[in-house]
Amino acid sequence: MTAVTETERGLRADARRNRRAVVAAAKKLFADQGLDAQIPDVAKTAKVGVGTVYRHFPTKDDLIAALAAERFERLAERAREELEAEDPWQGLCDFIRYSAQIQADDRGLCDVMGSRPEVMETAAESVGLDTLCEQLVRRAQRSGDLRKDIEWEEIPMIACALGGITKAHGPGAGRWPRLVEIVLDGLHAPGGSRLPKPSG
Amino acid sequence: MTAVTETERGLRADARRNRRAVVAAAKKLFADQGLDAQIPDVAKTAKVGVGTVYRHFPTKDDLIAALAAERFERLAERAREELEAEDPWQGLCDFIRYSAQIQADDRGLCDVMGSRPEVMETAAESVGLDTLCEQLVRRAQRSGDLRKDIEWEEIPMIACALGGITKAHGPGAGRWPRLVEIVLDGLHAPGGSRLPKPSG
DNA sequence: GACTATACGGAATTCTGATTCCGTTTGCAG
DNA sequence: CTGCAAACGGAATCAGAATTCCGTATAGTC
Repeated sequence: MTAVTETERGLRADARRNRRAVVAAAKKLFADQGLDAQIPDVAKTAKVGVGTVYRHFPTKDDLIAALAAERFERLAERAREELEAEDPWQGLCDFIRYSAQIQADDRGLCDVMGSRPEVMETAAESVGLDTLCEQLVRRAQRSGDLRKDIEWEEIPMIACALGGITKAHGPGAGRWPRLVEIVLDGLHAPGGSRLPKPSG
Repeated sequence: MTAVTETERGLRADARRNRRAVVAAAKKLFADQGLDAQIPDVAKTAKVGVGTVYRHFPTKDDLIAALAAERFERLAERAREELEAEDPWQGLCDFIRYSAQIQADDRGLCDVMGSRPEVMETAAESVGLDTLCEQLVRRAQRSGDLRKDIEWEEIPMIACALGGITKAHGPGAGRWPRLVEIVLDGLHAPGGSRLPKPSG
């Protein structure tokens, strides 16, 4: 179990152990504090020196990208599962709900989605998320439940926007699942309003 | 025209002129680059020394808060207008569209809405935006067009989330007005799905 | 057990951007 | 005109984080 991954192959045993500790610490800190969690804190949490963090991830952005890649793999995995769902519309909804949920659980991911388009696009592309979204959309439209005037590019946008909602403070905190359902209602056929043309 | 505002009263003529130049420069730079536009750049754009910027706004946050306050005044103004609209539902929709639009035009405002809850809440409170949202919601619900299971607190959340959409990059750029309409459809009565309970 | 390539820790350095300071200039009251 | 409080400009300073460096420690091999 916990198979030795590609990048771990050939590392000395202690290096492998430390790398995992760093990743675990970074996951926790970025999830809690967002992308401006500090590397020295990651090191401290991992019970490791800063140098060790930098040996495995030459820059903070590399670390961020590595964590993002992992999240996106899970997301793509989920998309594939939902493509198998008996009800195509529910499959799409659950995919969108899931993308909101993982952001609610991870402020760092929200930050990536909201203000690091490059990181996000790289990660999304490498796992083929775009194609998966396209298929989810097509399938849900064929079944008649998803309004026809939606284009697949709008699904990732919605997913990103939902990240912003999940970090709401003040009187709105805790209401984000309601907003997700509102958006899903807006996506359900028949669309109430003619959508404006893209671009602008 | 351009009446002397409260805070300008009693300033020397050159100080008044400079303050206005600083505000104008800051507006432009923050709108273009978001909140991490730099103070020295603001000074340069305003053709003024950094010291002058700091004399009027002791910290960068003070400057940000001042600009935010102005935007929120306009927003509140707009809310008041829409409370007079013949069609309460259209009034609410236009208010939401407007809040998306001003964010699309100003990255700094998006940043405030998305990651500066304190600034936003202060600004919103001082212009009474919460009450205005409450009234817009009540009116639209009485007219039967806004679904009954929405609570007013959800309007500001939606407004914030739309800010995130407007800065979409990649294949989604330029599509934000479409997403606004989708959300509005989701808000229109009758709501398709039972919304989950708040909190969580 | 000894040897050496790998790794390690963490103080020191570097970078970036906000903020301070102070000698000089200028509006305006008398 | 003068006098001087109010403003100015912008080099210098500070602060917060990322990143480098190097002397020390240790897995893994013979």
